[in-house]
Amino acid sequence: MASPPRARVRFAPSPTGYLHVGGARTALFNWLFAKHIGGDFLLRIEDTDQTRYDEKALVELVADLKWLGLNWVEGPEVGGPHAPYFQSQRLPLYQEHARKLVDGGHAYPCFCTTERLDQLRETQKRNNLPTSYDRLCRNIPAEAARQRVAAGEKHTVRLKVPFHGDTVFKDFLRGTITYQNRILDDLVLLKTDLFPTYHLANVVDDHYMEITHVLRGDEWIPSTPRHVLLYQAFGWEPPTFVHLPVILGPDGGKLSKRKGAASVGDYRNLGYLPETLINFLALLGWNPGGDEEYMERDRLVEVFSLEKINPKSAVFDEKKLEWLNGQYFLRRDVDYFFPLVKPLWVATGVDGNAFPESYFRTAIGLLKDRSKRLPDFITYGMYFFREPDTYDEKAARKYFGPGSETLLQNLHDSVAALPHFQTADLEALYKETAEKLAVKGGDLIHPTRLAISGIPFGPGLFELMMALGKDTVLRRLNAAAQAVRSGQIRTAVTV
RNA sequence: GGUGUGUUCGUCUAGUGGUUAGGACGCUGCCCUCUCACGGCGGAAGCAGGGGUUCAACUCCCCUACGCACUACCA
Repeated sequence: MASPPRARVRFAPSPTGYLHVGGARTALFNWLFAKHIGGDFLLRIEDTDQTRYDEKALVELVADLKWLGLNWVEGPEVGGPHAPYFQSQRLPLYQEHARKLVDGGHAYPCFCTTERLDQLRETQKRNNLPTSYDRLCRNIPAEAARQRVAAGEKHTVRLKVPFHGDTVFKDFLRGTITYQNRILDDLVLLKTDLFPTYHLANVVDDHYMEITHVLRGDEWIPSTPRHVLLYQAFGWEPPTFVHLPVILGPDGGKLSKRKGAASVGDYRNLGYLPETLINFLALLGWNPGGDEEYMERDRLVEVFSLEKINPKSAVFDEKKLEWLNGQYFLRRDVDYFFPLVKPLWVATGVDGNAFPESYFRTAIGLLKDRSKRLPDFITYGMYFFREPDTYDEKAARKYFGPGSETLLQNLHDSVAALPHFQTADLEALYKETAEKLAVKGGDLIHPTRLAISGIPFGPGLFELMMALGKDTVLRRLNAAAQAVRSGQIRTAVTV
């Protein structure tokens, strides 16, 4: 028995917009499958729509895939034995194949205008009839058609779909799917502008690029019988089809920018890590069969399998994504975060040179375990670089009430008098003071935290004081005492 | 309208004829604790409905309902 051919899969996006998470998931499954079985993952750009083509979308698409770490062995930038990988650069190939089909009697030129087609469709719709091309030009004698084409008359090329019988194919996840040929119409293969439609280009390329498994969105299921018919007309063996379920928004509808985030870029901007997105997307419609959820890239590659893909569409749950991101924050170290987070602070106005690198690192170390997204470092960590100009409203009401002025002043004085500004000494000081005043430690700790950070939560107080340094702590304690004294406490609601 | 596809807690899912239907997010009670996170121990919450098949159905079959997709010279 001959050994099966090397598995080859591809992600074939159309550069007409941003990379949607659904598209990213499709790319991911292709990539995981290839990596898992030691096959090839290629990237092919399906830029056959002249009107919707968007250069910027293409650049972003490639950047997003790279950011996710979904590297391809053949495709744009890396080339390969089947180059070019842009369909717009392969036009002669499609035209030649369209001609071949016409010559072989599998396709025919169609001279119908868009207007006629629109009108036809409208009439059919109005009469509650299925919309489909009425095959008018299929009746034109071959010779007459050839002459009109030769004369330069504008036309498309349509596939001759059989009038009777069924077209059957197997979807890897759903089993046998049957379509009656009579409900399939004669699809356009080559457009008036001589560009191929998706159907032609896709089938031709998948064949010549030796694609063995087509993993794509399940919106392609209804087109698959037409593709199968095309494979048959060419006398080619179709690949294995694996139609992936769609990803839905929280409302069960399409995931859209209007309702929040939808693209890979959106989630990157929200402060999610690429590994989080990879892990999360992998779990949307697939699982290893057990309870494992936190899986690094290598682990996913190791356990991924087509069989465990769930054909049911899944809702994108951002809450769970956030939780997962937090799990990654817990496990990644300061070195990992430093280059990601420092620029964020700098972008908000922090002078990157005014603080030593070690200070940034200390702040990151103190903040990362309680953060869930990158912007949390800003939201809950600005006080490392700036005096708190406001105090959390609720906390201020609780800790900066009448009489707290004396307490803050006492705290300031005793910290100032401390011979060694060390975590242990600070802790001992607060314990002593609490006993002396006959109050709980928290009654001292919370006002202090609020005074030095402006917010009622964050790292352990003594570590935080150490990180900020004695001068800063004293200055802020003093400022808070003054604010209380003057009755001018500026507050803000912390998000 | 036609065609196709899907349906286990709110959400992601495990489950392949006999289970107290398991886990995770979220919600929630308690614990840990200087706060917030983290973590630990609990709790509420589910097999869309109806027919079959079978000694036995979440699991197999049929029907209905509902969701989604396609129905372009877009992909």
